[in-house]
Amino acid sequence: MDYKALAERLLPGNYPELSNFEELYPPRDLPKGAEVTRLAPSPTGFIHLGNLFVAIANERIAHQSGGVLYLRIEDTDEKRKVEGAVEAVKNALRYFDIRFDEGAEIEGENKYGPYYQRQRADIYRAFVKDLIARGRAYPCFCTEEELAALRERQVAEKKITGYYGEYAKCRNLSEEEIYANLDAGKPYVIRLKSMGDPEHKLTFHDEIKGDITVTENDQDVVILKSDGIPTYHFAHAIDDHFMRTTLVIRGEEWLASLPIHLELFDVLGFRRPRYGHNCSLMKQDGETRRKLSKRKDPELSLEFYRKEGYFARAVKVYMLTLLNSNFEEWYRKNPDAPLESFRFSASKMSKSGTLFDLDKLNDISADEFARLSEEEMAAFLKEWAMEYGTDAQKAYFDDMDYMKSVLTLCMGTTGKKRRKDFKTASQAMELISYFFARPESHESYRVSPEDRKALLESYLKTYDHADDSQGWFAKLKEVASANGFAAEMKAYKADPAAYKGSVADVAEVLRIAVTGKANTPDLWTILHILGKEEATARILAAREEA
RNA sequence: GGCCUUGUGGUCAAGCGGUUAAGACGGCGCCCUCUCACGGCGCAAUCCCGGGUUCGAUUCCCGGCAAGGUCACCA
Repeated sequence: MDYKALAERLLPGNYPELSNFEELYPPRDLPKGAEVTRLAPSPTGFIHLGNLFVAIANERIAHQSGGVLYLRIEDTDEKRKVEGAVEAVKNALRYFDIRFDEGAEIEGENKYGPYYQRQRADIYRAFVKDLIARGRAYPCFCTEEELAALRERQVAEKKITGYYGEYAKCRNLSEEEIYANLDAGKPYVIRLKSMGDPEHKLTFHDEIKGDITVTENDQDVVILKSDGIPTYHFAHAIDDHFMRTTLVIRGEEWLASLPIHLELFDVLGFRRPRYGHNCSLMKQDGETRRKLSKRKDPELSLEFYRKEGYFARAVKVYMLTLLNSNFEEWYRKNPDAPLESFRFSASKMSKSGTLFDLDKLNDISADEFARLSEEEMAAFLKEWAMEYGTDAQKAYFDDMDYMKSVLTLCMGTTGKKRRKDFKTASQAMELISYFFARPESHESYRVSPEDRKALLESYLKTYDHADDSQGWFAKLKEVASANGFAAEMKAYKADPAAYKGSVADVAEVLRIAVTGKANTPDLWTILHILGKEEATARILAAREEA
């Protein structure tokens, strides 16, 4: 068969010499050991935690080695495209401090572009044409129905499914048959003529999983779809070669198609990159666990975390603790070192699927917030409120001095004793809401309405806003005694039956009256932040209700 | 079903032939205490199972089992 003529018929016209591409995209001039990694999302615009997980690994590996992280858009599937997706991806990642050195919509030199696969069609076709001319790829005219039927037959016969060996009907078409199909205008795809033998097993070194055994590929996979656009597999080989990727960190779901990729690199005469297949982030789903999915877990989208007001650094720290098991210990020892100074290592990445744990994230968030100054906390909350908060919440920031005094109380003293109530911006805003408006509802009291009324009345009689914290509390004890409540906790615990309750109950009545909540930071300080008038008004209102 | 990967407490995990099997989150209890939060101190684990190898196996080998991934003109 005259493969050259066939290639010319299939892909007519002049394509650049293949060696031109090598010159156009020469090996990068980078220091020894520098890694070139990439993120290659399809432009659906939706990113979730799992994507961020891989993104952080790629980012760390590139940047700590003095290498390059670039963004490539895998838009070979027309059906999946979403407007504005690239911007959305970039924004979401920027929030989590993932910076690209080059790539789609990234300012800079970008000499290894274009970074949209659709714009690279000619490069792919030039190589496909060469493959055909060398007899290593061929047109396939099988219809969807034929393929489905083949598959059914293979399943019924318990054979491995797919287009390979004796089942690869179009692989052995005669020259006449091919041209007849072409003349008839039949649509076709281009498939790789695989030379692999699945009986051949080889061990392959994966940067994350270590040595794994893979078999050679024997599937005649589609490399060029009927619309003339390459499939992922083919584009991966071409792009990662010419963009000079050194290390491909990608999801574990790609492991199964690794043999295809290896054969592709070989047949194209490219040196293969190193690979690291990252375990996916899992989610508990009833009895079982499964990897995060765009479809089923919209609540795990990055946008969700921004709306909730998660602190980007906390999410990043959490991801790093999952990514490298020695990170947590390092961070404990080096709390003030920049995260970038942690030596990230692909080989330390977990080999098995990791369950996403919101409790752990929340714990880390609380720690991260506790490290902030009141000013920084206020700034973070304000930024969040301006974008996601209600109008009422936006107004919290009209008086920044007031906000600061609220945060000073709610965050506690600096250092080891710092309070850790805040997990997210939205939750923090809710926690401090009573400083900005009268509580809409009150949590339930342990004390009866009659006693509450009596307690509040005698409190009001003795209340002096000028009292200091200790003086104020001493009076609270007097109020307790006067109403049959124990002034001292020890006395109460020793003989609970002798009292209606304790100072704790008295304090609770006051606390709920003023804040609506049973649990708050120091009450005396709250009273003073609110001011005499407001505090008294709330107590009066509570007495009326009782 | 075939193939690949993984299997240490509820979760994330250290551990690499001899350990009382780290640590963190969560849970529970106690202390501190006007509540909460913080902080402190405790408690909870037949290392998936069965065979080997070995004086000795969580660690090595084999066989099961279980979980996950994947088998597209989707990435």
